[in-house]
Amino acid sequence: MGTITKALDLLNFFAKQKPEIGLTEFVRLVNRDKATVHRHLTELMENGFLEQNPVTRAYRLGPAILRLSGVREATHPLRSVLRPIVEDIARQVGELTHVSLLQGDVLSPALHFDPMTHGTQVAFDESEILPLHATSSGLAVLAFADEDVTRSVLKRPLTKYADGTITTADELRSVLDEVRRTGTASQDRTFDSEVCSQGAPLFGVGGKVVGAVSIALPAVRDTDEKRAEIREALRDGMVRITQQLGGDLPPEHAEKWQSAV
Amino acid sequence: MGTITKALDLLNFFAKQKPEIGLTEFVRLVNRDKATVHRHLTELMENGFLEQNPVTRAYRLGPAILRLSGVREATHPLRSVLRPIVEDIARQVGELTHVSLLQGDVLSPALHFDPMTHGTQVAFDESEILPLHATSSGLAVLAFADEDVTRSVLKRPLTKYADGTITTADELRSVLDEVRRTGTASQDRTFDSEVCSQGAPLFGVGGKVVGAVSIALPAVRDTDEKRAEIREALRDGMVRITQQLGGDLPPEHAEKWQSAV
DNA sequence: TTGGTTGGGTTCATTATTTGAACCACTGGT
DNA sequence: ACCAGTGGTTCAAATAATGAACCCAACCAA
Repeated sequence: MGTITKALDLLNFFAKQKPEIGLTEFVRLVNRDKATVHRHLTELMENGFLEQNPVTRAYRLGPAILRLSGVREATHPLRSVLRPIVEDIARQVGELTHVSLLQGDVLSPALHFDPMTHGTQVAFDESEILPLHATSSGLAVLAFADEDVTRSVLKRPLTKYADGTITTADELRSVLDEVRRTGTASQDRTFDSEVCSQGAPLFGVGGKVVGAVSIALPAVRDTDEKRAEIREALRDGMVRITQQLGGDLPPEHAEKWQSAV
Repeated sequence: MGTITKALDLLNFFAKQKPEIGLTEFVRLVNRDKATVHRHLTELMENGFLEQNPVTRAYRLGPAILRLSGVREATHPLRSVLRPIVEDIARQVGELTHVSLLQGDVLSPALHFDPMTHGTQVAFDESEILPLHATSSGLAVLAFADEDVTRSVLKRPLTKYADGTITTADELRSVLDEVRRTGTASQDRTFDSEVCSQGAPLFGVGGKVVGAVSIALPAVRDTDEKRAEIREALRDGMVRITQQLGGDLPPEHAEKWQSAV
């Protein structure tokens, strides 16, 4: 692990619930020497990626992020292209819908929308990094990802997040086969003990997976009819979003899924 | 310059006009060895800060940025707090208004709004990093910044961007004195040969400058009346934004500016 | 075909940078 | 006065970054 990765990795610990992190807490989180962590933090700060709460001296994300996201959106407007589609899907099925992008061997949320049509909602943290093996988005991506992504996921132990989490390589492989057949992944309390979700892969140019669209709902609302309805919506969304991204469905699967719809 | 800074520095070359940059171009831009640059690029890519155009192999900003800006906005909603104020000011004077934040010895744009009430507009690139000595925002910040910021600006030569650019330390110092007296900085073709602007500092807790709000307009529209009107609007905006940021005007100047308004 | 150019990417000995144990300074609690 | 908890710093030792030279592919013109 290079120095750059070690430093950038620090940024991944920030989330909605954890907007500020102090030096000592960081040291505990990453299990590295205090001096090292401190130097990395100050260097990130000098570059505007972090700033320091002047009173608590804790660190939080800095203004450089704002500028970069401005550039990225201005030149490669993913969010604004995705938003109408995601909102449309979410309203159609009445449940929280979100898009995440593959980033190494992990998923990074890009956009979510909750139509708020029910009394209970799934608490989606748009800032949390999602593991590939324990989320429907992740399974959808993994099923179509390069072999080396699967390998790097299996290299580390499959962390158990909830009762349903897949924890063995064999189990994972059979689930992925199923996903490849149907084109959508479903998940029953594998990440959160009260949430079910289904996901479908999104493809870029040349049919490479770039991420996933997925719909999550409280387990109590996950009936068979609803499930089928969601699968329909996802198949549709997968095609629309992939088109918008300028991507192609992998030809070896495309017709099969078409007919299934 | 540490490895982390060298890598993060690469990200600063992306702008609206330059959304994708290839390896060789990067090497030219930063004047470092190809192998080094390549390693930095791949490490940034592995962390999702860059992604590679699969066909041209050029690099562009990656999805990690999206997630981080999501967290930053969710936990520290600067943009959404700023937006109504900035839009209000912009509509009031009918000219492009923007807020930038101090980041090291340079300004990073955070938000801008153009009311589009005239036939000609200032082309504001929200992705371009602004120098402190050649912009009204920069002068406003510099006038109230710590001594070491001024020192680090003077350490490097004062790059000439247009006819009006301040290029000597003495000239700069006298301008900064003037800014401290009036509370606003004005600029006549110092950054772009057709643009005039005025700026006012923004303060955080303890009266430390955190950035500036500024209004830019084509030089042809820069009459004396307009100028006075803009100064009024900026004084007002400075106070409102500083309050919203939970900051304090530096007491040694506050009353002077109050009376001037 | 050949040779030249420009692009991306890689190798490995040399070198310089990162690292971490121990240290200091401050704050709040007892 | 002491301890435990912060954040932050130092300097010799070890590790990781560096860069000259290299390879490969695509493109172009003779």
